[in-house]
Amino acid sequence: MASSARPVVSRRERPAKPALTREGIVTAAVEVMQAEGLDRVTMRRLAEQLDTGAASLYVYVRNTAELHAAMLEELLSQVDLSPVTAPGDWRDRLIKVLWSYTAILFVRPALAQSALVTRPSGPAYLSVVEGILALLSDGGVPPGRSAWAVDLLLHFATSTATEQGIRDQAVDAEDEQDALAVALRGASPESFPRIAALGPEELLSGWGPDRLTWAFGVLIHGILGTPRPEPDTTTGA
Amino acid sequence: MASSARPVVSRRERPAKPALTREGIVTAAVEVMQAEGLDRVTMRRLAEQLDTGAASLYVYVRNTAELHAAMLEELLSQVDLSPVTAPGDWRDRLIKVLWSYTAILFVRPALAQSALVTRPSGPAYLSVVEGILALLSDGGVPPGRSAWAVDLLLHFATSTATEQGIRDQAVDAEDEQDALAVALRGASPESFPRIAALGPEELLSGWGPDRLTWAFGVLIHGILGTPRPEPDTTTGA
DNA sequence: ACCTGAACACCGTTCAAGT
DNA sequence: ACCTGAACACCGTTCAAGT
Repeated sequence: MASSARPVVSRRERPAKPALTREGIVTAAVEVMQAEGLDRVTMRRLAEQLDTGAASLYVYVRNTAELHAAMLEELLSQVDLSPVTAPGDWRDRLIKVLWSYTAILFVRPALAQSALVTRPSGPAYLSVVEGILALLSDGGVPPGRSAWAVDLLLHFATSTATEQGIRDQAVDAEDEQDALAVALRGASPESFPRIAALGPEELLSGWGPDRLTWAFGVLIHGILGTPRPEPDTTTGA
Repeated sequence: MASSARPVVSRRERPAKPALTREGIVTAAVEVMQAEGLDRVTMRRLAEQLDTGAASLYVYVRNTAELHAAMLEELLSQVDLSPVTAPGDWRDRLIKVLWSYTAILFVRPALAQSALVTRPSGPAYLSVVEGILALLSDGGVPPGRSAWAVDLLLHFATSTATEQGIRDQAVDAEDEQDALAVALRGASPESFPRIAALGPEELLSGWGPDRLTWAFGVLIHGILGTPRPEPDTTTGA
């Protein structure tokens, strides 16, 4: 009963090894990260996923750091920039954008960590920068100050995601929290009067949403009230 | 002419392998870092330095993360806390302490990075926290807000050291700066009007001392002007 | 031009066995 | 209790050789 027609589909069972491309590599890398964490996104593991050898990846990616940067750029396209053009108070809209950015990194803390070191420079990142500049302009922040401010805001958001996220998923997260809590509780009122007075409850009190929103508020208020130091001349270099 | 007295000093030439202690391990680790960078502070490299096997270190140190934390704690004892009790404007004194803290991490950026993940909890760190709480109190910041503020300030200082320091010494530092500069310069005025208007000069303008001092000023101003959100009740949990 | 296997020079951590 | 060698299960990156 073997029908005469040879199956049109490829000889192999697997959906035909797709050609290697930079884009395909980055996509696979994001998938592996999603499934197994950034720790597992190694050249070797990724090559295995793509059914090739690790050396082959070096045709498309210079090194591991560059791979991480490319992954981040892909994720940054998901930042919700709609508040930039929405109506309403510019501060609230700015906080919304910052929250969207932070939330994306929050669940990929290891990637946030790499963003701290290898600064992204793709179009998705530039769009976020542009959006924040627009919001600061809405708030009347002078352009020169905005240039510094956008960096400050994104840097803070990135590093917070790194810190919080990794701590949440660290193997000894509990141990470390305990270590700090024990240290704080054991702080003698003689040596550390203020720490003792506040107690661990206050000092460890949730880095929850309230606290991050407060921190964004601090930054925005501070930016509004702190001019850049005067340059020697008013004309640019 | 061989004198009859056998030399009193030990049989071996080397100054007698010192007994392994936690303290000795951490000291050696700091030395290796100073000389070869944190990347080289591995269990194996460190064991070699101490003339033993890597497995032996695990008697004194739980894992690599704990080792890094111990190294950081040792360095934090060098933070200059004298401005805490000096005369003068509390803001200036606070900025001095923050600068001292940042400067120490600045030249050991990889360690700063680990501090972002594994929060220190030794006495040296607690002293820094206590000092900053005292300064904030001098400035009239309410205690509850100070508890959040000290975290915000130290977090920012730590992450800035991470970012700047590593960028300075990264292998492709120039490449990355170039990448961002090229991206910024290439930003079309249609898609990215504000980036194009500012230009790369403004956006990349020095993360020098001026800028960090400005950022500290932003934080302090913001902290003074941003109350913590009201808890449901005024009494603690 | 792209892809590969094999090699080089490393890692952290565990564990049974010694002292 | 402390220390060790050896093993396990990995890494990133390079390079000569193939197609």
